[in-house]
Amino acid sequence: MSNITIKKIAELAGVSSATVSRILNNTGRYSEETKERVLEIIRDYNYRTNVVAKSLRTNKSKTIGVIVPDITNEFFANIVLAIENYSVPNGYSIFICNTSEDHEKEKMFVRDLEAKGVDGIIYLSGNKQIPEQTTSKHLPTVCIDRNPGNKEIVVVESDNFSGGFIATEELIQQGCKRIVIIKDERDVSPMAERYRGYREALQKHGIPLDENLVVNVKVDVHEATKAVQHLISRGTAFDAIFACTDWLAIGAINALHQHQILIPDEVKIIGFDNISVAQHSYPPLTTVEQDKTKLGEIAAQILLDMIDQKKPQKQNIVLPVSLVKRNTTL
Amino acid sequence: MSNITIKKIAELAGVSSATVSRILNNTGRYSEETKERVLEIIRDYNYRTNVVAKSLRTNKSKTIGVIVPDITNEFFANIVLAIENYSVPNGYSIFICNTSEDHEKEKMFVRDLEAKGVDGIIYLSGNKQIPEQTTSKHLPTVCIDRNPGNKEIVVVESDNFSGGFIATEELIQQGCKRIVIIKDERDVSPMAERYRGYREALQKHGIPLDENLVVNVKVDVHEATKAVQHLISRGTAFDAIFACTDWLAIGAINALHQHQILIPDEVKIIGFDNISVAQHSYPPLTTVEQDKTKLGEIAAQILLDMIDQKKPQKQNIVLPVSLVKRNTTL
DNA sequence: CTGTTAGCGCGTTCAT
DNA sequence: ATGAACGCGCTAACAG
Repeated sequence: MSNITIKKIAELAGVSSATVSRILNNTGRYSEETKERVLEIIRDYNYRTNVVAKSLRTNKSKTIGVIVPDITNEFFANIVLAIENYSVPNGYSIFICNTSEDHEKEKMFVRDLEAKGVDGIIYLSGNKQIPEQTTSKHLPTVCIDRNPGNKEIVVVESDNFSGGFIATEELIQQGCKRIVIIKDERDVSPMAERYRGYREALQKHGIPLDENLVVNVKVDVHEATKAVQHLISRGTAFDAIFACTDWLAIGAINALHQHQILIPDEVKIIGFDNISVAQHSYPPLTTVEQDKTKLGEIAAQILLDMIDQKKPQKQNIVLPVSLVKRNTTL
Repeated sequence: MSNITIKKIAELAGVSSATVSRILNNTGRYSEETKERVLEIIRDYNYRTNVVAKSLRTNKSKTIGVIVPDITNEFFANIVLAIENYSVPNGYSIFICNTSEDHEKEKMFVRDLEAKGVDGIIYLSGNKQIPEQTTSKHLPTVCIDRNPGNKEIVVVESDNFSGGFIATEELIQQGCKRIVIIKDERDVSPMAERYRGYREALQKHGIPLDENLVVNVKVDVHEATKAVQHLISRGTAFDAIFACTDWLAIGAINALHQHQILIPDEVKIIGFDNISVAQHSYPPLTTVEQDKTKLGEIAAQILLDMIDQKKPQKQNIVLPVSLVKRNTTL
């Protein structure tokens, strides 16, 4: 059953719909007296504003779209949750768009979101850089953990370089010399930065970069397992692994287990993200913590500010990371 | 920049807006000739229909709301993903509403969704039964994994009773006599059913129900850990644990590790859900598999059918479960 | 086959 | 302080 409308409320109160509208929006120009009367009727009839009509009129929908590669990955889910926790109290609803890393889907989603009249879009990392056509020209947009070519888009990300650096240095300080890095085969910005941190740490400690130790995979547990198995059967010697993702680390651990290689005695491992699986793996995984909550919160905050035209948004926010030590390193 | 409108297209093509609308909606009553002409202009000007206006007119938004207790829990995330994968190709967008088990939030979300004009709602299990006021009276609604008091609402769920039964029976067949069950302290229907399965299995095998072995907790890893620690320090003897959730099982495993209790030698464990953490815990967790994908897919399918008034929807769909054996049982 | 007209529910001038 | 009237962009009668 459709809701009661502003016009009917007006009738019932013996005023015009304009007045009711003003009262509803606190836009002044009405007497306290009629306000009371109207509000009472509104309560009595359980009036609720038709947001669709309002959107049509105002061109604002109080709705934002979040584009995410895989909601099933706790890392992304955490960020989405943080976005929600910030946005909902501010009156916004959230469209969730799961791309499964599919480029075409991503484009479709953006078109769809625009058509549905969202006020803004938040992108979570996925395919490489955001192609021009994909990013909306008309809509406020902020990216998380992904550095689009487009220099005009706001980016919120972790300090991936430092993350790669401290992880690698920790391994070195524990006496490792041959440190494998497992990273995304795609050249996406966060991975590139972590890799740069890795190289910088090696260099600082006078360890030459061995190309045999850098392995590129599709980001997936089993791919990591296969990659490490391959490494082992190829006879490549190594005493540590820096996995650019916790899930990649888990995959590596599986391979090591299969070959009865002891962790951390024979090989030490460090992951990235600090999602809960890191805490419950065997052995519990040392990893680089990203502040997922802040990542989402800040992105949402910036986006809403952009929508409200408040701040002249700063460009790149980068959040600090930290090492949480567990049992895959001494 | 706002989009070009149907009216302008009509002008440019020298026809009326009604004709353009008909062409856009394939509703017939126009010549092939004008169709071509109009479509070309539409392409040239990159026209895109204003969904908000359309919604206002048609009272359909091609939008559904999904209410979920914790998107961060892989179990729910999997279901949400399945819902998405079914709905998006059918033209629907999805509002995600994370309640964090908060009853008040849930009510707010429903109000909000109604106001925003969603065409239907899917509930995922959370607080006990859905209170009357919470469930929308006007909107098609389907529940997953949760049996609301309201008998008119469609429910899609796993065969929780069987799940509880086969898990418990497996434990019994492996020689366990004192089987702890860890379950949600709230009396929610899926848990109640699993518990019933547990009791039935015990009874079938002539094992008396020992109230000391049924522990109720808030569903949370650490709560499970504490509960098991408590059990141990209290000196309660047990040789198996049936945890009504994988996360609960992980919590139990942690407690056992702390006390150097060997799994599965001294205590066997079975979880529920089969989320990925079960695969990567130590030891890998035997668990009851729920078909998350199907759960979401079927729910979405039923909901969309309801929206399209197609089928006279069946009431209760219950999906089979299965035991996946890993290393926490022999 | 096509055009005219009339709203969907709301916010907003411009009057008074 | 309040009302009349218009229009956001679209679809759905009804006419022809």
